Amino acid sequence: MGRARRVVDADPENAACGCFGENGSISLRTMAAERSDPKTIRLPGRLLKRSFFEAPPEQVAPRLLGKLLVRRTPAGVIAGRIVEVEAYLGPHNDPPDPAAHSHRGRTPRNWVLFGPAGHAYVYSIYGLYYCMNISCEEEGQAGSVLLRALEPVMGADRMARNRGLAQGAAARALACGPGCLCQALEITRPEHNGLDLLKAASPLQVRDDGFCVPEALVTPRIGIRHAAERLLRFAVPGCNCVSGPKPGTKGFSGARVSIG
DNA sequence: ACTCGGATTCTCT
DNA sequence: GAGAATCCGAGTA
Repeated sequence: MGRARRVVDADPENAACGCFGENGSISLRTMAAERSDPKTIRLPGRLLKRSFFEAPPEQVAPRLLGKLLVRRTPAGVIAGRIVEVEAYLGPHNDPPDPAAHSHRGRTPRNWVLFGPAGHAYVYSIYGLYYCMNISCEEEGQAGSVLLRALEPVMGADRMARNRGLAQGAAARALACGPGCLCQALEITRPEHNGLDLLKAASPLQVRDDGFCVPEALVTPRIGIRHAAERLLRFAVPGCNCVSGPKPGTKGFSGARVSIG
């Protein structure tokens, strides 16, 4: 992969608006804090407010692009910038969303989706991987956003190790896809399902460092059977850490929209 | 109790 | 592009 990656300052005051280099990379510079004591470490940016997530998932999803998913562990911090998401609509919507885990109502598996906004819904898939959603809307309404891909920001070496890849593996191989993302950040259902992502003490947080993504690529969702035609997948245009078909290639359908 | 299939990923052709 | 790996929740009986 190219080495001329664009560097963006982590400080919200100095954060630039989202522009992507030729290789589609938006990596932050690796911070010295990455290797410090996790108890005294300063995490990048600030926690998002609950109100950010108290909205319909099709609105939250595009706004989530460019935000940071931060994983604190005793061994250090792993973080990535969210570059691809999908919205899943709660059963109160008309028309309903048959692809959503919540579409048949509350169950022992999906109860987090019906709880307050800003919490992690982690489920296992194919007996092999985990996928992570963030709950949206007010308590009782089950909209959510699936995190599909991150661009590595901190702890890329650790992410590579978690993924069984060599040190220095391509950035796009680390967290490109919902299963890969959880593997890279050591996110599991037993440990993280139901966690509040908006608490400073949480091992899993969503933060905003001021990085702004002005436009999103809107496409059909990937890998689902029902309601596959609905345009509820959102990605950062030009970012090569995004999964799925690329614009201009066979199999791509979608459009650019500005994020409000 | 039993069956079915999945918001995936990797490997091989 | 196809097929395998592999578990558990959900639906049906």
